[in-house]
Amino acid sequence: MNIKDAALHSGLPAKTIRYYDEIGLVTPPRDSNGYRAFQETELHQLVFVAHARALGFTIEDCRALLTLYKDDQRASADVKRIAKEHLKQIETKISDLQTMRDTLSHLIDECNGDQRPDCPILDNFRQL
Amino acid sequence: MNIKDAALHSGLPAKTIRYYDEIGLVTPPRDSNGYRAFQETELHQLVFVAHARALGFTIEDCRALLTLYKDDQRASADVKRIAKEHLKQIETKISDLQTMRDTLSHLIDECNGDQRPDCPILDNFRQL
DNA sequence: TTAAAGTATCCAGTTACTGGAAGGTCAAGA
DNA sequence: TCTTGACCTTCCAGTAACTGGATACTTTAA
Repeated sequence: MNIKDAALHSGLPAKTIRYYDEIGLVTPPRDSNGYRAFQETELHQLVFVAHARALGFTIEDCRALLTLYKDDQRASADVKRIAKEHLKQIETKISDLQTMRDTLSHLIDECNGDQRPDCPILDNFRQL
Repeated sequence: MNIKDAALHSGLPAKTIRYYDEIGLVTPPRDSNGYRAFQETELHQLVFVAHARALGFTIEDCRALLTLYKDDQRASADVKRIAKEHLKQIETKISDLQTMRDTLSHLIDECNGDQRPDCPILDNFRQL
């Protein structure tokens, strides 16, 4: 299967799949013409990575998860550890963004948004 | 005032301040020795940018806001528009992260996290 | 046969810094 | 006066994860 079909199958752009090959994340064998020849194995791996990336795992997380995925002897504890670590980071990000949202939302409410120059948003940014 | 004191004053790393100078965001005049000589104006601008960045505004947003900040004739409507646009993006990010968190959190709960290989997290990633 | 579609590699750009190297400047102490 | 150490400068490279574009080769269908 060529790259375009692998892209359709996994939902990833062909460019991204080439990139994953380049960094050694998912490395399909090649045909004699140099084209990437995706097998079931690589298709599964691409879908796997696509899902993990959609959940915000980094490429290096994906690499580790993929190693566990391929390992029949893995301990689910190892997977869970990585996932929990990532969950913690997601929760930190959410909380940071919520703080930003609350502050900004408050400032926006205070601003008249008319033709006059007075603006509590700028006033707030100005403060030392 | 030299860069180190400007850094202390604004809470930004000296490296970052040099970077802001390089991209033309905050451009202090120079002393005869080539050192950046920060005036009140640039100090205010650095603080302003630091606050805007802390709220997640991009550098280009900061550039636009800084232009409005310097403009006595600005309309607060322009500031409010940029801020609302940014707020929308923050809210989208929060919502995306919350979806991730819920999914991941659910998967983690389902995983035993023991020495056995069975793992609902991997199973989920595997599905086509 | 030829034109279009698909594939390949390689290079550069994105965002907002950050680290490090090489070298000039300044202030204080011996 | 000399030197040492703390500053300061610029420039180059690297980060994360792609993405766009140029150029060139291969395959497929009309």
